[in-house]
Amino acid sequence: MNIGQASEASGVSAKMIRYYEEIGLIAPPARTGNNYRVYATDQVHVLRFIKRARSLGFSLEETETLLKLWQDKSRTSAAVKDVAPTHINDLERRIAEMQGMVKTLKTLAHCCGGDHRPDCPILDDLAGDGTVSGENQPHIHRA
Amino acid sequence: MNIGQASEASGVSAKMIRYYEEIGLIAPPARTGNNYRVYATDQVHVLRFIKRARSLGFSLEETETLLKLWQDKSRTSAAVKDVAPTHINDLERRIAEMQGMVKTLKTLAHCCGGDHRPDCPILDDLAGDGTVSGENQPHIHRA
DNA sequence: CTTGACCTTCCCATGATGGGAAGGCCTACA
DNA sequence: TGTAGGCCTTCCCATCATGGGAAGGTCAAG
Repeated sequence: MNIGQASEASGVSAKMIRYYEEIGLIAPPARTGNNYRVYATDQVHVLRFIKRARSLGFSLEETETLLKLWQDKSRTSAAVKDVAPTHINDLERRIAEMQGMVKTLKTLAHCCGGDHRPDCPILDDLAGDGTVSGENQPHIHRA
Repeated sequence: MNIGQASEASGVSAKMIRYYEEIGLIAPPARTGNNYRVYATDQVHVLRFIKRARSLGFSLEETETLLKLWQDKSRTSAAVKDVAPTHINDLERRIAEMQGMVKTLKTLAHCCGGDHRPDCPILDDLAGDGTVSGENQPHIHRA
């Protein structure tokens, strides 16, 4: 199976497959005489595993941990379970941050008349000291 | 006021102030004879405006729009109000995505015994076809 | 034999931010 | 006057995950 077919079968772009190989996330595959990468079904499973972990919001680093645990036959499920809460906490923190932003924005948009007066509470708030209701803590990682 | 003081007063790092200048988000300030940037109070207000917009999750591009509206004396508040809902929708979509991830992870972590058996529903789910309850749509921007 | 669809490597871009080097300037203190 | 240190300047590099695209090799169908 060439990289294009592996990409098709796994849903991971060829570009990303090569990148994952480059950073050592996946093993370098065999090559044909013409230097083409050849993938077996096993490798496609690995790629799908990676894709799914990414879709659940795990970083590539976290994904690598999960992948090793998956491939380590002597793994314990406890070790895996430890990874989830950390990630859940991280997600919930970011969700709360964003909900704060939404609340502030809704408040401001609601107050903003939407007419042609040049006074706008949204801009006034952005310019001001930031004590409008619905305030959220900064410390954004630009979610 | 030097860049360090402007940074202190606005909460924007000197590095970022220079960057904002470089990309044209803020105007190049005056320079002293020794080539130091000099900022007036007005510029600090602009920096604080930017900082607050960023803390509400607006991208620099969106922030530029808001900034122009703020500085445009003939602006209408309607024009500003139009910017908020788009951003709110975007935020809410990302929140929903992340909540889906959390739900899936919680379900999986709950099922996972946490003992020493090598069977773990989290890994099994990651490896599988992804039809576990709490499923969310991919299309992640790695929130 | 040509055409087009693959594959290869290599470089560059994104967005927002930080790190750090190399060098200039200024102030305080001995 | 010398020096130490704390600012400032520009310039380059790194992050994270991904995509774009160029230049060139290979292969299969017509």
